[in-house]
Amino acid sequence: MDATAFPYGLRVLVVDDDPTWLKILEKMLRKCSYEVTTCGLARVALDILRERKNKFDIVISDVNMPDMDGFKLLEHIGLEMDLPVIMMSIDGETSRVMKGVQHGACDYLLKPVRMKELRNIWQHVYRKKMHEVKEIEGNDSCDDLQILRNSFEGLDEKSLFMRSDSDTMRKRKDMDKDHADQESSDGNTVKKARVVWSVDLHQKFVNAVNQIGFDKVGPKKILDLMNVPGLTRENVASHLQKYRLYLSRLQKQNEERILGAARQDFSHKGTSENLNLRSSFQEQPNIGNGYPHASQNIQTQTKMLDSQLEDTKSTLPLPAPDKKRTLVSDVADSQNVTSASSLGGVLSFKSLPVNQDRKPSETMILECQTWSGGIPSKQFMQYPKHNHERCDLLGDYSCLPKPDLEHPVGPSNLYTPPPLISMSCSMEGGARDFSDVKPAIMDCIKSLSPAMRCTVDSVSVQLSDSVVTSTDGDLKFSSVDGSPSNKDCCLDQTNSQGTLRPSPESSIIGGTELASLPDDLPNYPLHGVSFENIGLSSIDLLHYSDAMILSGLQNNWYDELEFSSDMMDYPSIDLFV
DNA sequence: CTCCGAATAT
DNA sequence: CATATTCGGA
Repeated sequence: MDATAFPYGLRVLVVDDDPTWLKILEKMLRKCSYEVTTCGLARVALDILRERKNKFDIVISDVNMPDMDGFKLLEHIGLEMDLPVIMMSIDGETSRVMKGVQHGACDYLLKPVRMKELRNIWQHVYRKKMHEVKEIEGNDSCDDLQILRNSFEGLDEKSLFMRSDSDTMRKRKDMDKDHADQESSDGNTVKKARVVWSVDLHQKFVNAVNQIGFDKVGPKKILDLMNVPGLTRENVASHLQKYRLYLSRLQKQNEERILGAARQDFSHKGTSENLNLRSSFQEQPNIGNGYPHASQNIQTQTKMLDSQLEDTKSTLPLPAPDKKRTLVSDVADSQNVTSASSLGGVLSFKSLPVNQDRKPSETMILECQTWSGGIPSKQFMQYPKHNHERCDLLGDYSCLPKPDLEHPVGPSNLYTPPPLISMSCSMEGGARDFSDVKPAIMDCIKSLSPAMRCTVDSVSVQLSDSVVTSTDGDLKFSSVDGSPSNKDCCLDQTNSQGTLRPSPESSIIGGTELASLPDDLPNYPLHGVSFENIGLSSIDLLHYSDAMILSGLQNNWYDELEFSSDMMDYPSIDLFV
């Protein structure tokens, strides 16, 4: 059998009354990428084994135990659970070794134990399994080895070695030339297998991060949540470092684009005929977490052309300056989107379905704040080599990986804090009424992601010159501030459902199920439009061109991979010019 | 003492 | 470059 391949996550129980040895052995075994449990007493070891039946693959026990003779333990184990047991002792007295083997030990190690020996212990498990299979099949012919091997692996791939996927099966470099493997138990000279952050592993990482909350993440917590055997805190810490670096780089990109967007926005200020709807995502101030990347800024600019305002309900094809945009707007039918960009932080719409009575000269500024704690609810780093080159435009990790079907991002095991978005609008001009504002808000939200299911719980509106009166029965504006130029209004319980795509997939996207959303969402000081099941948070919005978002392709992450390269063909003004 | 994370090493 | 290790500080 291939001695260079070793199982990742072999579950080893080490029993030794000497804590020093226990520690050393644990360290060495971990370096073999085994999953190690230590135990100082034979009795306790038995209890553990009984309690967690089938949770171990092999036992390594010292012969000399204070509470129970090592051989007795061996007997018990052999009798009760038939696990391979390796005995060890500090001396190599032949009679003892013999006794051990006679009692059923599959190996006898002398302290100090060598790394090489530990590296090979999995073969005992392997052999034992092979024998079992042989017995079952009543076939002991040797040329059936491959079959046996297959069935062995088939049976135990997951349970025994706990590989997260077949790629994760680590192979040791062929150093079995009998040289470097001579290190002994000091364990320091042995290089641990490098952790490869496969997409799968990274996915787990991201899930963990999202569960914990970005502001609260620590390597330890992530490690615990990931529950990947063999992975160390250091591994996670290192990866977290890279991840943060990546995010901050992203954010820098965003800021640059926002600057550009602001400039563009400014240039539009003169066009009084347009209704400007601009929404900017920013980090919730109260949850400032010290991570620069946690603060994202998206500005969504929505311009409504007078001509289209006349017929707001129509999905009239727009005078799209770019044919591709027409395509986009076709997909996102109700949006009337003419152009959009997210990386640039600016979504621009030439027209939006708005209320008929909208005054063309109004200017509304919508500001959204995310309350996901600044967490990208779904954030992937991905390796460009897996994708098309053009992904690089979005950075090295810009593409979404496939959802891991084996580890479905289900509501049960994953909770992504639903981003809460507070929107504050300031309107210049003749808005009198929340109904003036509401459609625009909803459109803004929808435009951010049609798949988003959002509820406008409340919106704080700043009106530049007039008190707003709500016409909707369930809408109520209350003037907070008498300042004529800056009225602060609050609107509660609007409950406008903006569900455009109530597809079940949308639950999966965000890794959050609508139903599973906690009712006890923290009451943020500012009421907000709550994006349930958003699945895309600000970074994502920045991240993936809205062409993508608006096309509704976000329902399929697989497509995303393709699309992320293709999306370059759907330029939006701010991003790709 | 543990844990974190920036700096540094490989 | 990606990951590991170190090391000082909280």
